[in-house]
Parts: sequence; C-alpha cells; structure tokens
Amino acid sequence: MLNRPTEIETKWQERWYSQRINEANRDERRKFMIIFAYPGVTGYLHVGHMRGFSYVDDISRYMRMRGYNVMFPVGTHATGNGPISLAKKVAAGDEGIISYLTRNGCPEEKLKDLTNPIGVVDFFNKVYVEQYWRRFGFMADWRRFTCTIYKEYGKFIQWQFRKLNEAGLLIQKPYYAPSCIKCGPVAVDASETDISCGGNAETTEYTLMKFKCGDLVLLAATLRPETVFGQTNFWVNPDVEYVKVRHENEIWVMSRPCLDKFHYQKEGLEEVGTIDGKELIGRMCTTPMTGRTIPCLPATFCDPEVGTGLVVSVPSDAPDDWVALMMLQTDEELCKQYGLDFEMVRSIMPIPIIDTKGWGPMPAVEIVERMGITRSGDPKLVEAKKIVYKEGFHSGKMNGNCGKYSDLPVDKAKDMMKEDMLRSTEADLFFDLSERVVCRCGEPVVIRKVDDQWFINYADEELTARSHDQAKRMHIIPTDYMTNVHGVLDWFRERACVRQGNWLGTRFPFDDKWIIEAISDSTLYPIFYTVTPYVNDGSVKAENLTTEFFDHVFLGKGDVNEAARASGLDPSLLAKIKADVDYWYPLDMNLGGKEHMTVHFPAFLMNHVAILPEDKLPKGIFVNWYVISKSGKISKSKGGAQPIPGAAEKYGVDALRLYYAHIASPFADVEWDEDIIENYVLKIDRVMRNVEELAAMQPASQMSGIDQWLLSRLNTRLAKVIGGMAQYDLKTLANEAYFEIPNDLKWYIRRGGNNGTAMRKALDIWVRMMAPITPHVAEEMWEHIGGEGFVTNAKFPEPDEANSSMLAEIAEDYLRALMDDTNEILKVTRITPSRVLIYTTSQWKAKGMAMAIDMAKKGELKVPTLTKAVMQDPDLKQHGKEASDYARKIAEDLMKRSKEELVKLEADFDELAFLTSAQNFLSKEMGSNVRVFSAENPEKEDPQNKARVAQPRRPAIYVE
RNA sequence: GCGAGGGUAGCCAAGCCAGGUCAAAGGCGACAGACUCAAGAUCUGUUCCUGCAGAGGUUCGCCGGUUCAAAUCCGGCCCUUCGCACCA
Repeated sequence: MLNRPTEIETKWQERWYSQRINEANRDERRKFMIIFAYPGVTGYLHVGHMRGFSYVDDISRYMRMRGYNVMFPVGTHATGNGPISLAKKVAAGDEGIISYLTRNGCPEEKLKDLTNPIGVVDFFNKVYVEQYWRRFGFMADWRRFTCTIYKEYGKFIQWQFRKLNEAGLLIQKPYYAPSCIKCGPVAVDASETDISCGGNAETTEYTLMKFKCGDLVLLAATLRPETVFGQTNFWVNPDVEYVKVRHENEIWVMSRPCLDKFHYQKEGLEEVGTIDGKELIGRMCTTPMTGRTIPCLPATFCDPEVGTGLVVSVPSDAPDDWVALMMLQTDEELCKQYGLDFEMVRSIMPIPIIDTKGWGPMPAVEIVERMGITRSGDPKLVEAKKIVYKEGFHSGKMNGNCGKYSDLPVDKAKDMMKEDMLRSTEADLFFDLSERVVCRCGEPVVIRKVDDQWFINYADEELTARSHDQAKRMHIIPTDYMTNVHGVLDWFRERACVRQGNWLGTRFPFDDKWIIEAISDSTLYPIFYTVTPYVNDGSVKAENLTTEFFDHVFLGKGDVNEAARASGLDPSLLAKIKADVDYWYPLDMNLGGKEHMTVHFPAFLMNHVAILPEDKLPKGIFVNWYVISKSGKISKSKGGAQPIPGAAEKYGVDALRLYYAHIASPFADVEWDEDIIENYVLKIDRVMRNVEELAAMQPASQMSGIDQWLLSRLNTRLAKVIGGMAQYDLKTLANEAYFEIPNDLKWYIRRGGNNGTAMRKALDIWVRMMAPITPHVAEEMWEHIGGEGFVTNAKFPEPDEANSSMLAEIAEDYLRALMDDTNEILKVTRITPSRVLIYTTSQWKAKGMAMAIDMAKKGELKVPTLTKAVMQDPDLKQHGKEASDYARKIAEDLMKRSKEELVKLEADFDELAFLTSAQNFLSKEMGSNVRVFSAENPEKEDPQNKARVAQPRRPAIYVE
C-alpha cells in the first residue's frame, strides 16, 4: 500500500475521474440529488468552508453505496460587486490585495487576468473546482458546473422572474436602502463585505414633524411620534448653524448634515440660506396635530449629526428633555443671556401622556430622580432612556390627554399617529444609519430612496401558507430548525430583488436598468443543474433557452414539438432533457451554513413553491455550523485562515475529511486547532497499518468464539451506523468506523483471534464503512484486501443476521467485567497476585435469578413478591436468610434494568465452560496463575470462603 | 428589540427528543507499566473524592418541581453564542 496521502489521493482521483464514475446519468435506480449552497466568488476560501462541502460529499458517497444514483453538482455564485472591486484593486496595483493573492498561491503571471471582473470570476471558478473540490476527491459531476454570471444561467433567472411575475409576486414600491454615494447599493453587515466600517449600523426610521415658526418650518426628528401630546417646548442648539431649505411652498429648517443626507431621500430640496440656532431661541412655534404654541429653548445636546439637529421636548417621557428643562428652569442667568422670560420658562410643566404599569404618570421624571441624574450629558441618561422607552412601548397605554388616541396601546398609537401626520403633511419620513458607515471605496454610505424598487412579495399569504405545508413535509436537519423555519417563513416580508449600479448579474427581464440582486438569483438554481450538461457540451445554447424551453422541461407545459420549434432544439433532445428533469428533480438535500437559515433557505423554499409543481418541491435541508478560529469566525474578508491546498498537502485530504465528520456534531461550531488535526493524521495512518497487518492473517476453517464475537460486534455497529445515517449522522459513522471498530480489533487480537477467514469478512465490512468519509485511503485499503472494483462503487455493508451472536457478545462483556473487577481489587489491595481463583455461581442462585427475570419481564417484580416466591421454592428455601437477602438484592437490581439487559441476562450462557476456556488468556493477562471453579464444586480451593458470594454473571474472585 | 441555540469530568465532545443498561461513549492531555540502547510509534492500566476485596460518596450551569427513579421531563434564574433581510 502507498502511504503518502498525496500519492494516494492523486492515484485514486485519476482513476475515478478518468473512468468518470463521478458523472451522474439517468438510469433505473432510485435517485438522490444533493447540493451545497454554492459559495460566492469573493476570493480564496479557507478550511472552514470545506466542512460543509465535505459533508455533502460524505453523504453523496454514502447514498451511492446504498444503491442510489446520486447527483452532486457544483457551481459558484458571482453576482455582485465582489469581483468588480477585487479587479479594480488588482488593476490599481493595491499591495494588500496582491500580497493576499500571491500568499494564497496565485501565480504572478495570472495577476494580469485578474484586472477585469470576468477574469476574476473565471480564475476563482477554476480554483474552487480544482484546488478545493477535486482536490478533496468529491464525487461531483463536473460536467454540470455553472456560475451565476454565465449567460445561460441568466436566461434561466430571467425565466424565473417571468414566472414570479405571472404568479403576481413581483411588486413595486419605494424603498430606502443603504447605498454608497459613489458605488451604489451596499450591504451593511457585520462581516463588512462591501464596507470598511460601520457593519453594525442599523437603518433607523425617523418621523420628521413640522413646527410652524413664523414663515419657517422647524423639522424635529423623532423615534417617538406617539408623544406629540406631551410636547412642551422645542430644543435648538445655540451653537449650530442651521440651513433653510425650500421644499415646495415651505421653508424648512434642519442641520447641514441632515440636508446632505436628506438629498438622497427627497426630491426638490433647495438650500436658500442659513440661520443661527441663537436666532431661533425664544421664538414660538406651533405643534403638529395639537396646534399648541410652544417656545424654542436652548439645548446643547442637540447633535447636528443626529436627525435634523432639532429636537422637540417631551419631558414627561424623555429623560434628556426633563433634565435639560430642569437645568434651564434653575438657571435664571442663562435664560437672561438668551433673552428668555424666566417666569415663562419656569411655568413649563411636563404633560403626562402614557400610563405604564409599575410607573407613575411621568416616567422620565421618575427615572431621572431614581438614578440621580442632574445634568445633560450624564452617561446614565442613555440607560434611562432605554428603560423608559422599552417599558412604555411594550406595556404602556395612551392616557386621557391624548385625544382620540386615548386608551390605545403605545405600539399601536405610534403607528397611527405617524400615519395620520404623514397623511395631513404635518410630518415626513427620514431614514438614517445608527452609526457612521463608510464604503470600501472610502465614500460615506447613506440611506437612499429608490422610488420604483421591485420586490418579491414573500409576504404573500398563499405563498407563505403553501411554503409552510411543504416545510412540514421536508426532512430538515437539525430538528431545531425544522420548528424554527416556520417562524422564519412568517417573518419573511417583501424583499428588494433588483438593484442598479455597477454589478455583475442578470438583467431584470421587465426593465433593463435593473440587475437582479444576489440572493434572488440563487434560490431556484438547483433545477438548472439538470440542464447544465447540455449547455456545457454545446448542445444547448443561450438562444435556445427560451421561455417555452423552460416551461416545457421544468413545468411540463406545452407540446414537445411546439417547444422545440420555439427554442430551436430537436424534439428528441428536448424530450431527453425533460426526462432528466423529471428523473432528478426534486432536490433531495440542500446543505448550507447556518447563515442561510433566515434568508437563503426560506427564499429557496418559497421560490420553488411559487414556481414549480408540487412533485418538484425540495425534500431536505441540512444546516451546518462553522469552523471558527480562536479569535472568532474565520472571515472571508479578513483572511488569516489556512489556505485549503496547503492544508490538504500538509495533513492529507482524508484526515481533514475525518476531522470535519468526527470533531463534533455538525450543529456546533468547532475551533480550528492544528494539534487536533495532527491526531486525525495519525489516526488515518494507524488505521491503514492496522488493515495491512490484519490482512496478512492466515485463513482458518474453524470459527472460534472470538471470531463470532468480532463479526457480531461489527453487525451491531453497522446497525447503529445505518440507523444514524438515516439522519445523516456522520459523527456516529466516523466514531464507530475509526474509533470503536479499531478498539474491537485490538480486543480481538488481544484475545488471541487469528482467523484470516473471519478477518477477511471483517475487513471487507470495515473498509467499506470508511469509504464515504475517507475515500482515498479506503480505496487503497480496498485494493490491498482484494476488493473488487472501486470501493466507491461497492455496496455499503448491511447487518447480517448470520453474523450476529448474542452469546459471543455476552461472553466478552462478561470477561471484561471480570477483568475490571479483578483490577479494581488489585488496585485497592495493592496485591501483586501470585494466584487468582474464580468461582461461578451456584445453581440455586441461578434459579432465583431466573425467577426474578421472569417477574421483571411481566412487570411484577417487587422485593416482597420475589422474596415470597423464593421462600416457597424448596431448592432456595433451604438457604434460609441467605436466600431472602439474595432475593432482595437481585430484585432491587433487576428493577432498574432495561428489557435488552433482561434478555441478555436470561440467555443460556455457560459461565463455567466459558471461563475455563479463557483460563490461559486470564493467566496471561493477570501475569499469574488463574483457576476457575464452580462454587458448588466440592473439590474447589477456597481459602477465604469467597465462593459463596458468587452470583449469576458475577463470579467471585479471590486473589493472593 | 425580534428569533433561535448552548452551558456535561483537566480540555474537546457524545448522551437529552423516546427517564432506568450513566460516574456518563469516544478523543486529547496527564500519570504508571510493557516493548525499545534510547526516543517515537504501539500495547496495557489509571485519570471526580474516599477505600488494603470488586464498595461507598458527591457530580452533568444554579434553584425548585414531577417520578419508585432525572444529565435526560417541567418551572424560574444566571451566564453565553448565534441569526435578523442588497454577504450568501
């Protein structure tokens, strides 16, 4: 056998792929189609990504060994601006990106290809397929590869959108989206793919309320429109210069940063001048809705960067306002300075507006007092605001001061009052980010209004209901997600599905200015893999992929000849493709990382439900967790993780695959730790040497007890593995095949097993069990033990009743327990034994046990019942108190036993004969002479009268 | 804020849904022994506490409950991780 992993990998990959056993073609077998959610082309991937990918290959290999015709296609997702921005940087000679590329193995001469986005995509497509997936020996059908920017893929996506439109699921309405002022829309997310800072920012919706102030309109931005009835005054920052902005017939006042941002959200804003905050102070303005007159007062906490830089004061419910008001009301000097009438200021009283359980009428006043806050800018105010807001929002009710909104819960009143003010044009909307966000290009990110944004209406009730139904029928792993996915489906709303700007992707079929967005073009795609081989071999071209083509092959619409005419394809080819689609689809399993739980998986499901007939809806979802580094998630954009080819070379592909499968349940994050990987490298090596040594064993015709034991054990393990794999439990497979079975084999050898015939059977089973997870070394071992063909194509072993031997398993368990007991005695007594004497149970105890088991099986076992029965039996009765003590003891013991254990205990197992046959083994193990007697043997040696404590399955032991 | 997960021996990690075979698989580490000139590999034993006879005691985040019986079921609490929409 070869022993260098890389040699083994190369050898078998060449054979697999040259014989094309990885290619999936329709035949009579049951089919199984599995994919992983294709990765985005954003640069080099890292060892963490291989976790989920390798699960798919493990499962696909297992399923093919179980007799399924398995299709495992791969592809990539290149939609978006990732490739564009990468190409730009390479073109600009950015040193960071170039060092990142070369460090990951990009040859110098390739760099020039990476200066354009398509070059980037082509390059990485090759890297993913060759350096990752083929390198890992995947049984993927490479002929089916596709990428989201291929023009044929685009045809498919356009068809998908036509179908969504026909289903009435495309809608158009205004949208407020984060957008770089230069690059267009960006994703604001913590991994900061598009942006260089501000990943945790959220979009906040402010209600802009208008306050008439002479010929001006002051705009106050608020998150709490429901507090209108509690407004007592207006806050202006005296140190800020505000701008006057003409909008239609009004002159609005706001801070300059606000105007800068507002431009992206509102048409027709024209700056017509500026006004100092100081000038506004002391003026009176009119509140919206209530039409009251309130004064403008000075406040330094008004930040021009937040909202409009102008704030309306609700001291009853806003701690900031109450504190500022208190300060002003006790500072006559300051009031004078601004020319304010001190008495007027002092006469301002908070107006209670919300009743909140556990609070008085004015929570802000209350909490400020409780927390001992006395001045603006106190950091405790942040917390105070949070508490009051939260309590009020969730459990508050508008009180009698609130006109027609009285008695409404706060969360309802909030929406109603906002809507009412918007309708009466007393308010407007303004969106802002909760923190500063900067694009990768260095320009700020703002919220931009898009008037005619297209959405996919995932909120559609019928679609949602049907998706729920399908989700219930699906095999969703882990089971937690099976329950959770329903919540997600309900929460799923309209989703913006197209965008403008410099992006790779498919043109929106109804309006060329839009490009279909990155998530919307990656939901229905698994079905496209049924067509890709024909695209890739040239028999179907982009122009053939007409609506009629897809309607016919995917939906079974229309006559084949009509569809052939419309698509320009031969009817026989069309019929063949349709038959393929009907054979392969639905998709049996879609595996993806946990990040897909709230967006990709529901969208994947809903698009299928929206477009495809019932018999083509997906059947399974598998969610896997991450490999993380010590510092947190290994991030694509931040790098720092081991490149995949380097890891493959260093550890060997099979060791890595075993690591992924065995290190933890797929539903837990694991930490990448090189020392742990090394252990798996050793494990693979050990297993191979094991097989080599065991295969050399000479055949024997006679089956001994230990031979039977070995085969029976394998049987038991197989049953467990196959049971687990019904849930794709790769960890159990890995644990049994690579850890438990080697331990069994060790025991077999230790017990003197040396039957090559039995071993041959065992190895045949064992090697096949290893084939799904570590296929390369499994092939190597399979070849070595004389297996036929590829183990990849072999059947997965199944438990064979003929190999099962309960007695053999009972015997070895019994022996182990005896050895453990003896060891414990030796440990406690610190005796180095010169002689060990063992006594098996006496007949009357065996009889008592049988009676107890009988009762236990009927569920009648109780201490008094057994004691009574025992004392009525003449054989037992003669042992008097010893018998009744024994009865109590075994009754207590057996009541705790499971059914399986009772069956084992009941089995007719001859302890004396077995131990006698194991006498030599025990002597060798103990390093001393071991002798076995029946407790009833009158000839026995029994210096300390130990024999009488012997029980069934619990021999007495004497050491000296 | 909304939603979901997790806390198991020195460490990693099964077990929990279907309570009893659980002082709790497996791995790693550590210690001791065998083999070896030696190291490594391999094999054997030990690795919560106590114990000179195979036993007993206390454990599965904390508190309480259900039960003959709880790591497992129920309630509350503490800590922690994750997802939340133009990243896929």
